Formats: sequence, C-alpha cells, structure tokens
Amino acid sequence: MENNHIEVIAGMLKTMSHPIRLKILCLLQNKEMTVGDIREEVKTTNANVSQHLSILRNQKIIGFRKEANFIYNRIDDVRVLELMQTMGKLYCQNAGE
Amino acid sequence: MENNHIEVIAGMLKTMSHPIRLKILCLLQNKEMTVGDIREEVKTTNANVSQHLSILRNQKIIGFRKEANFIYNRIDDVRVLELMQTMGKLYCQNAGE
DNA sequence: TATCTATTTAGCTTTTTACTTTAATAGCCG
DNA sequence: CGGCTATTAAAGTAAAAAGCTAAATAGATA
Repeated sequence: MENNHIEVIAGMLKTMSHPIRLKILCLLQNKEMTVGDIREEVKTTNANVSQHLSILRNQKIIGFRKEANFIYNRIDDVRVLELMQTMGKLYCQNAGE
Repeated sequence: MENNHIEVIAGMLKTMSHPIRLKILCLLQNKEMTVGDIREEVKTTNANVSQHLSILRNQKIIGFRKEANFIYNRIDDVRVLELMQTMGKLYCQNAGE
C-alpha cells in the first residue's frame, strides 16, 4: 500500500466512520431511499441526514436519482459495498463477541 | 447490522481513518516494529507515533511485547487484519482508479 | 551511580467536526 | 398562482481531535 493509497483509503474510512453515515450505508446496501425514508430509520432531522448524504456524495460513495420531488439515494462505489459486506461478516456473524 | 454493531464498527473505522495510524497498521501487517522503527517510516516524532500507538492500543487493535528497552508492536485484532487485506485488494490491485 | 536511549505523559494551540436553527430552493398539485 | 412537500444551504456554537513541545519514566550499560 503506497502513500497516496493510504491517503485515499483514510479519507474514505473517515467518511464511513460516523455512526449516522455508516448506518445510512447499511440501509442503502439493498435499496434506494429518500432523505425522508432515511430520517425515519436514523431518527434525526432531515437537515442532518441531508448533510451526511452530501458528505457521502462528495466522497463519490453514493449517487442519486431524481423523481418528482423525491431524490432516491443509492451506493455508487462498489468497493465500499464490498467493504460493508466484509465488515458485516467479520463483526456480525462470527462467534466471538 | 444492528445498532450496537454500528457503533462498534464506526469506532474502529474512526481509529483506522487517520493516515498515520493507517500507515502504521500497514507496516505492522507483516512484522513487529518498535516506535523508533515506525518513526523512520512515517517521518514524524516519537511522541506523535507513540500517541497514535496508544490510540490503536485503546481500541485493542494492536498489542505489544517488551524486550530489553524496546517495545515491539503488533496487530492483535484479526478482523482488522482481514479488513486491511480486503482494502488492499480493492484499492491497490484492481484496474479502475 | 551516572548516563544514554526508548517510550510515555501532560499541557497547550489550532483546526476540524457535529449538530442545530433558520432560511432558501425547487418541483408538485389544488 | 399559492401553498405544500422534500431537500439543500448557510451560519453559528460547542465539542473533539491533531500535532507540537517539554518533561517524566524506565530500563540498559558503562
């Protein structure tokens, strides 16, 4: 792992390392969701969700699709998707804990 | 992924998401190293390396072994080790980028 | 014991981050 | 058009983290 890789990966990890953002990524693993949908699950304000979504968007982790006056968010970065799966396996399905 | 998992994983990601700490974890993937060894590679001060090592230790990601007046650090958390490998594969060896 | 090296601790300053509130934008539908 | 909804943007405050410096500890060796 070279130095510029380190920087890139550290940036991505930092973006993912906030509980709300991580939960959003979890929710988006299987489906698209609007800000309102996400707010329901995460139990915070629309503004807060929107802020976190735009941080995820800046990192190119998620993308969106507009329809009427809803915006449907989805995970765009396949590597992040794979990483989420690995973490799920390591932290949620194994014996220890 | 349930909520307490989210918190645990987010904490771990946050710990890993600092460039110096990520680099330290990289270096420790294959071998043990002392603070001095690490300082050479990371190009900072001993105090700074030591600070980051203790953050990694608090998260139980790394452990150490004392010998004479050197402390040899190593990765203790197997899950983190596996995560590092996955990230290496996704971000360093594949085509896109 | 005195001194060197490796390591840790503590205090301090600066920067970053999170969250809230409030206001603005933009598309739908009566 | 006018009001409704969903969403975003901006600004402010409070809390956390980063990195530096200097000092303290602890073991090894002369």
